[in-house]
Formats: sequence, structure tokens, C-alpha cells
Amino acid sequence: MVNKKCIIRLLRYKNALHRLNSLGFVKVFSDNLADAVGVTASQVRKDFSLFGICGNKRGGYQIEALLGKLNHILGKNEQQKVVIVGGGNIGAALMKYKGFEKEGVKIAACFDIDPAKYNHKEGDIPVLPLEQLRDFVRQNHIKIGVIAVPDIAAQQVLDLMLAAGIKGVLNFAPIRLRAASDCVINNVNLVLELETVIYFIINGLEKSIAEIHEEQKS
Amino acid sequence: MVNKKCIIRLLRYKNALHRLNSLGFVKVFSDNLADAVGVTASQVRKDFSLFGICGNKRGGYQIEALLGKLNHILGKNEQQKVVIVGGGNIGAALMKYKGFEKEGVKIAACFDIDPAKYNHKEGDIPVLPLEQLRDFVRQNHIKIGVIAVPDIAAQQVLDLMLAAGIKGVLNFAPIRLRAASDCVINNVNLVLELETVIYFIINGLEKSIAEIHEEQKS
DNA sequence: TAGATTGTTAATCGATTAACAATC
DNA sequence: TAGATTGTTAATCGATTAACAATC
Repeated sequence: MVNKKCIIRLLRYKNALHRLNSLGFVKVFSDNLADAVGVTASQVRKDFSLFGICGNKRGGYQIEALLGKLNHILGKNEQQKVVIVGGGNIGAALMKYKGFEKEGVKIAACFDIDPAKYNHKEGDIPVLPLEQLRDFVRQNHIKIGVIAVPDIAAQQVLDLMLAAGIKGVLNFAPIRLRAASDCVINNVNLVLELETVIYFIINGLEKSIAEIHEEQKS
Repeated sequence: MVNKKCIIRLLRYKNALHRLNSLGFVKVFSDNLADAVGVTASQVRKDFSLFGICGNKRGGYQIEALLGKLNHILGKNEQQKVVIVGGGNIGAALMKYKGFEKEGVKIAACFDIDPAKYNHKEGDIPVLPLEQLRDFVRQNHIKIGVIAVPDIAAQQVLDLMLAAGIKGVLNFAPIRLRAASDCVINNVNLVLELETVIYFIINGLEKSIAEIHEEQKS
């Protein structure tokens, strides 16, 4: 089934293939990819079959063709534009972080209610008044938003985003957001992530820590 | 089985109980907790039974006693000290973020190799030279670290941390870290989190988006 | 051809949920 | 007592892995 974990694997296959490609490799076997990403070869073939990706019996997969298909599925052929609401700690960190641009994700603008944060220096990501969110999102056909505001404001911000046309959200506020079922919400709770580490340190790993490693990111 | 997802549920039960407690409630049924956290009542009782937590047949659970047990399991009775390595975007955001303190997590210090970041203003979290990591961790008996350095430095930083006595790590660098099996590593890859949202927006939700919601954080 | 690898089906594994006896 | 809720066992569900026929 195509769930979040499956997509994360696809993204990792894509990254591994990119590395192999730039090393000059032309073809790859499910086995190699499995090693590179840390899953079984069965898993790799199963994932591909879910997306109708075929290789050559006995001949493995052509890396370039495979990369092309994965890039298409993952939306890597066009730049993906996102907006951030909240120019505080997390919002500012995300704006400065180089990792998004590398993956074809463009942070188009950030919105805040604090005039002290407004900024439109050449080259910088603009930080604009929240009132401009709606028009900006519509004019730029933006579908993805990041919520990086205090808990108390998060639901309101989500509602604004959805009204403006945003379809998917990465939410850093540690609250449960209510949204229509056709809206994708992915929550990242940094405190919770740290608290799980604390638990396993306090209580020892013997109670099967294997699962935390499952989260291994490529 | 006690895995990361189970611990996250426990943390949410704890949060929900805290709210109920401050509203003056004295007892709670598995049903109420299930509603509050968004799981089934069976799941709640199963989780509790895994940790040997018993209620009263017919009478539910005493909130205070239950909170006490969960706080104990989750290490909430003592303040948990952590260090951050990397005072860049993410490290700085984490230091300023108020959410950790509220949950009894104390960021004791941050370490960096860039002297421009060093700082020891009264009241601020000190940013110290990386060379001091080892002594600081040992003297303060710190077991938990956060890696917020560029990918290229992450493995080296992990090795330093482990050598200093750190047992568990929250890692923001998007690479696979190698560590002894008795070390807990929890990876958070912000780019990947956003990329999964992008996938589901591009390809529509019909392919079962249910699972991304599973990540709902309390 | 013989050998190796895919694609898919069946088996396994693990986690969640339902059911229900115990009992307050 | 009758009714409601727990704690636990059994059933279900879903995802991963193993196996193997197809085939290059």
C-alpha cells in the first residue's frame, strides 16, 4: 500500500540512484538498491511494482530511466513552491536552511503578523504581512504550506491557508489540527521526537529499540 | 510491543491526563483517553497493560496515580538535560524554542566550532567550543544529544558524542549514521517530511492518505 | 543453454482491534 | 444485584519478506 513510509523509501531510492548515476553506473539490481537504502530486495521490487515500474528480468533496472520515473512520481521535475507562516525560530531556520533548494523545493515567501520581521532584501526570502498570504498563494498557485507559529495560532493559520488554496501542510505546532479530509497534514513534533529518545535511554533498549531505527533517514 | 509509536502514545496520554487533571477531573476511562488521543479504547488498555498499569474494573483509572506512573516511565520526574552540537539554523532555533523547557527538557549547552557563535550571556544557553563537549557532558552526566550540524560533519560529531558518554541522539542531518547498537538514534529529516506532503498533493490522496494522518501529534 | 534476476503470489510477522470473561 | 469497565485473549488487518515461476 502507498503510505508515507513507502514514499519515504521511494525518495531514498531516488537519492541512492542519483549517487550511483553520478558515479557513472548505468544499471542497478534490486539487491544493490536494497543495500543502499537498508531494506530488503523484495521490498524494493514490491515498491516498484506498486508504481508500475518494471525492470528487465535478469538485467536489473536502467538507472537513468528509473530515476526519470521516480522523479516524475515524486514531483521532482518541476520546482515545488511552498510558503511558511511564522517567521520565528523554526520559520527562520527553515528559510536559512539550504537543504530544500537542493531538493527542488523553493520557499517562496514567509508570512508573519509581526512587522519587525518584515523584510524584502534582494536575494532574501521575503517576509510579508499575513494579510498578503491569500493573494500571494493564489497568484503563485502555491499548494504547500508550513505552519511554524505558536500552538495557539496554528488552527487559525491552517484555516487561512486552506481558504487561500493550500492543499498540504507541514505542521510544527504540537496540536491536533482539524481540516477537511482532502487536505494533507504532516505533523512534526520536535519535543516528542526528543522525548522518545529520552524514554529509550532511561528504560534501556532491551525493550526492542529496533523500531526507532526504522526511522533512519537517507 | 514497546516501540516508538507506543511511546508517543504514552506521551500523549500523559498530556491528555495533565489537561484533565488541571480541569479538576479525578478519574478517567480508557474510552475518554482514547477519544482525547485519537486511538481506540482497546489500544489504551493494551498500552497500559504492556507497562503493568492497572485501573479498577468498573471504576476506570485514578488520574493522579496514572499520571504518576506515566511520568515515572517517561522520565518526567527529573529534568532531562541535553546538549546540542551545531549552533547554526536549527541549533539556534531549538535553543530559542520554549517547548522543551515546558516538558522538563533542559538544553544545557550548545557546542560549535565557529568562535563567532560562542556566547555566555547570563540567562542564555551557553554556546561553547566543541573541544569542551567531552568534559561538559561528563561533568554534567548528560546522556542525550542533538546533532544539528551539516551532513558532512554529522558522523564525526556522533563519534565525539558517544566517546563523551552520550547514549541517545536526535539527528537532524540527512545521512545515515553508524553507531553501536546500544545507542539510540532518532532521525528527523525535515526535507523528507516536506517531500512526502508534496507527493500526496501531486498524486492525490486517493491512494490512501490515511497513514500520513497517523502521525498526528498531540 | 544455464544462471541470474525480476514480478508476483503466498507466508510471515507485528501491531491494532474486537470480544468477552472477570469483577467491581 | 445489574450494569459497566477492565485486562487479556483471539481475530483481524496491513505491511514486510520469502519463495518461485517466468524469462532474459
